[in-house]
Parts: sequence; C-alpha cells; structure tokens
Amino acid sequence: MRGTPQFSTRQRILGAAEELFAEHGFAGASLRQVTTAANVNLAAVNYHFGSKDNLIEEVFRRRLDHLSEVRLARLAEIASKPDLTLETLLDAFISPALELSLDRKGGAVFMRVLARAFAEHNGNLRAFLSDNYGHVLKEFAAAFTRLLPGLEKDELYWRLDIAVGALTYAMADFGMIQRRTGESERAHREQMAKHLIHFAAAGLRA
Amino acid sequence: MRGTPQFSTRQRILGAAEELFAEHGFAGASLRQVTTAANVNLAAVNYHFGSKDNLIEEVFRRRLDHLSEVRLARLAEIASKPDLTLETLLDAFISPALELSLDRKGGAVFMRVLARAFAEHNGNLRAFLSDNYGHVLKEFAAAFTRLLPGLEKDELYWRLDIAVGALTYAMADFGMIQRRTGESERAHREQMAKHLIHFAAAGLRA
DNA sequence: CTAGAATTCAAACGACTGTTTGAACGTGAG
DNA sequence: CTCACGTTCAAACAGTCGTTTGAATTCTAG
Repeated sequence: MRGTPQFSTRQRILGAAEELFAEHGFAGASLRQVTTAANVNLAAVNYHFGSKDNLIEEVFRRRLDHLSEVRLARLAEIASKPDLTLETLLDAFISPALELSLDRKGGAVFMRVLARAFAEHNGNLRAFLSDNYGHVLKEFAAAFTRLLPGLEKDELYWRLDIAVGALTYAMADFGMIQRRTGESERAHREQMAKHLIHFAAAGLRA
Repeated sequence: MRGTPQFSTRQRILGAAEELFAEHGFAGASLRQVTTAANVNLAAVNYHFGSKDNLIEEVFRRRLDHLSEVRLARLAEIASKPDLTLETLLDAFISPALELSLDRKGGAVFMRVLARAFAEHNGNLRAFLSDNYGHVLKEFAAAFTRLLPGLEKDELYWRLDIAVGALTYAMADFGMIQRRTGESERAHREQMAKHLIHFAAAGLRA
C-alpha cells in the first residue's frame, strides 16, 4: 500500500487526462504528462485503454453516460405534466449539467473538455458523441416541439441550436464574467444557470 | 517567377496556418504541415514570424484588425440615432462578422480559429485578444447599456456574455444544423445571422 | 555591373511524440 | 509452495516537433 493509491490506475489516468485535456487540448496534452500527473507508468495508458484516442473517448463516456441518464430521467418526470413550461423543460436539460459541473471531483473541468470537443471539428469524435448521446438531444427537441406548436420546425431547430451554443459556451466558462470575490463557485454557476434559462426561454419564445 | 507565387510568402503562410489551425488546432497543426501546404520552406516561418506563437497571433491580427474597424464604424453610424433598436445594434456587431465569414478567401475558416481561441483557456492568447480588441466589446457594451436603461449592470453583463457565446458558437458552425442541399453557403449564413439577432434581442430584452 | 541586404534553402539540432517490448512484480487459486 | 494471471515497469522503437545554422540564391540601390 505504498503511496496509498486510493483510486485504481484506470481512474487516476482518466482524472489526470480530463484535467490536462481541458488545459492543453487533446493534441496538446501528452501521455507522458498524463501518466506523470496520475503517478502511473507510461505504458499503463496503452495497457488499459489501447490508445490515446480510446482514452479520449473513455474520458467522455465516464461523465456523459451518467449525465444523459439524469437528463432523460428529469425529462420523463416532467414530460407528462399539463402545465409544463419552457423554463421547466430548459431546467431539465441544464440543471444536470450544472450539478455535474459542481461535482467535487473535476466536473467543472469536464465541461471545458466537452466544449473542446465542439471546437475540434474532428469527424471521429463528433460521430462518437452523436452515435452515443444524440438520442438525448432528439428527445428534448421533441419535447420542445410539443411545447411550441406554433413554431415551424426549421425555426425551432435554429433556435435550439443557438440555445445549445449559449449553454456550451457558458458551462465551459468561456465568458468574460469573472466570479466576484467572496462569491462561491457554486453561487456563481447557479447564477449563470438562472440567467441562461431566462435568456434561452425568451429567445425560444419570441 | 517560377511557380507564379501570386501571394507573398508571408501571406501564403498565414493562409495555410489559418486553415490548418481551424482543422487541427494550434498544437495539432505542425509547422511542417503549414509550410508544405503553403509551398514554402520550413525555416520561412521562423524567419518571417520568429516563432509559432507569433505566427498564431499574426493569424488573428490579420483578420481582427479589419473586423474591429468595421464594427466600430457601424457602431458610430448608428449610435446617435434616436430610434436605435436592439436589433440594429446587434446587427452592427454581427453583420461584420457575417461578411467576414462570407469572404471568398477563408473568412469562414477564420471564425473557427477564433472559436478555438475561446476553447484554449491559454492565458497568453486571451491576454493578447483582450489587450488588442477588448475595447470593441467595451464600446458595444456601453451602447447596450444606454439602450437598456432599466436593466441592472450585472444583469446586462450576464446577458451580453450569453449572447456572445451564442454568436461565437454559431459563427464557428459548431451546431448540428446542416446546410440544406441546394441552399448556398451565403443564404445559410444569412439565415443564421437573422435567427441569431432575433434570438439575442429577445434574450436581452426579456 | 556591382556591393550589400533580404530571402530562401537543405540539413541538422536536441527534445518530445505515441506505441511496443519483454522482463519483473504482486496476488489469489489449486 | 507453485503456477498462472493481471498488472506494472524501464527501456527502446521509429517518427515528429519547433528552432537554428550557414551557405546559396534573389532582389535592390548606387
């Protein structure tokens, strides 16, 4: 029990990779940086994950599997309600991401990795994300369609696309708004989610 | 005049770098890829720009100097009008970016490079952009403040931040909406700008 | 035409890349 | 104890990285 690993080699690699991918990008973070940060032998990455590309996918899978589940569960909870509002529906999509980003163990970091996946126009990565998690977006889009029956399909898709953009950008903390001194990280992000829902609801309606 | 360069070595390097940075990122695109694509000797980058980092900055400067000028000119045109609307003000900010993205020579590609700059949380790059082009955002923010006097300052800044996020995301073509077959690139992007202005205006007002 | 500056070139620098190898290690089952 | 299996390890693989060098070439001013 030297060094008290506490977490498995796999988990430590995933954690270190997530952090370094967020900071330096997928190409910019080397496996030597990752394995050093994880306090693990260099060859461990290829032993446990096969390749760097597979490691990247696994970093997404570890977080997105759970995030998608929670989002769909929230959607199922509210979908049948007769008094469903746009704000509630947006909240069902945004809150799970907010909660993930408030997770003690690197959730906020992961949101930046996710935003990088959008910036990388990489076909393989996009296909992986679309194949594995595209159905969540589809289900939410259907719910929005039901909630905004007056809107043409094209019109709605444009607006949803824009809303997703605002969400991605905000959750990854790309913006210029700095957390105020004395304000907790939690309070800051909750403010952000509140404004995001308000803004997106108005944009979708108008 | 063998090979009819047509453009200077500098310009060809900048063009090739822009394209490869958009596709593979700043770390992912190597100087050998860039110089090969530009049909130029490897050492030319360090001769003309000093280093890869300087080349990156120059890629931004080439486009942003002009974009900032146009944006401020449009703002000056409309700022004094008594019947100024939110839509007009948003248009003054968005249209110049739209026109740039429709530029024959790689304008659309540059918008993706710009979005990458947000994804890179790189301090040096952010400082460079903020130092050189931050005043444009400041001037527009002041105009928005004048136009939305009922809104608290914090509230306005949050909404502007979200609007910038939606704009960045959309202009970089991160979204899932594909151009329809038969629709021109120009028509597609003009649609996008139209929806963007409509969405952002509603979000800012509500 | 010529001297001198500006530019381009092939080649090499040391450092770093992802991946593979085969031996060493720890551990639990028979 | 012993065997076997899963895991870790140091070392090396062939390439690629950004940058530098000094000579060769092109351009320009006098």
